Amino acid sequence: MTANLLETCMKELRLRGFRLTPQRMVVLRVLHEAHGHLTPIEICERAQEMLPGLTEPTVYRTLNFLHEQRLALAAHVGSGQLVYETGERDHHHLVCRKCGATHEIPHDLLEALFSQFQHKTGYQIDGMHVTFFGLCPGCQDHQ
Amino acid sequence: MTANLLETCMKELRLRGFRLTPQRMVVLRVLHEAHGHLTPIEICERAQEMLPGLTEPTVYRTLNFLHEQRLALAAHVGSGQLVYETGERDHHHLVCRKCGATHEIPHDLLEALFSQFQHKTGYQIDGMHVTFFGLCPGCQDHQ
DNA sequence: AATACTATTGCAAGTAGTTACAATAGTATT
DNA sequence: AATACTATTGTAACTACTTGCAATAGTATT
Ligand SMILES: [Mn+2]
Ligand SMILES: [Mn+2]
Ligand SMILES: [Zn+2]
Ligand SMILES: [Zn+2]
Repeated sequence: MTANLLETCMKELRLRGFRLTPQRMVVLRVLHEAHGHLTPIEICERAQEMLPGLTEPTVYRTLNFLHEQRLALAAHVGSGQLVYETGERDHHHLVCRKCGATHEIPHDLLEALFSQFQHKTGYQIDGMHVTFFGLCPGCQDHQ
Repeated sequence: MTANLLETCMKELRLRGFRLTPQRMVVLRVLHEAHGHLTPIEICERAQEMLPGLTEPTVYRTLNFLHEQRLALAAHVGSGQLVYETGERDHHHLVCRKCGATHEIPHDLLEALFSQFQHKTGYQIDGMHVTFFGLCPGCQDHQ
């Protein structure tokens, strides 16, 4: 299943006329084998184990590239660092400003809202993986 | 008008038990005198003109601090750098992934949507200044 | 299989942002 | 006005991320 999606990504890159380098393949593999968010540094460490000699700038460039190509999601979830993930599950994030609790919200739960939003603005919103900050139910009580 | 809001911010800090240092005052002044978003570096440059000797780490720490205290807004609008602004106008951002066009959307236009969103999730969403990415009407046409 | 084309990489150096810790300076108290 | 308390700052060093450029290596063509 994961292998399948990985293959699809790589085929897609070739289809769009980009080169399929070992560096790109290994970064994609790290993303696809991970569950949840990874920082560039975590990705770098894991990718370098699989492909010794791989350098930091290449990993950063590859992550930017995959994001531009919409084969990876990126998000700011309050840690200061950007985190990456495959686009497997359409979702957004809800982070509590006080206790830091982080929840994933399936996109389809907000589908209707996003449609209205698109309609109001005229934009075709395609940035899944938006992060919203606020107070979780627990932290609302204690003021 | 701007001066007034600035005063209020400073009083608020004292009220919350924080010290009112020249460093903090000058960073607040820069934010309040600016129209629109500023990067930390722009803020640093302007603040250092007003207060020679002010250092970079202090500016970064002050911006984090003001953001935590909710006296400054921060946003990622796609430039890679975090940008700051006063909380004068409640709004969000709509950025076109293709041409980069950036629009401000008044929050009250989305008030109803946000209410529904809060209701669905149980969170009290208070992070104004959310950035949504998508395709602007112009870029949707040309595929 | 060899060649040509050029996208992509690694290297080295640069910029942006953070942190530990000792010195400084706001504020409350006298 | 002087003193004490400690939050906040500057310094120096560090980590995170980016960029210019020459070398490398995918891909298409022969
Ligand atoms: Mn996610
Ligand atoms: Mn703004
Ligand atoms: Zn909470
Ligand atoms: Zn556009």
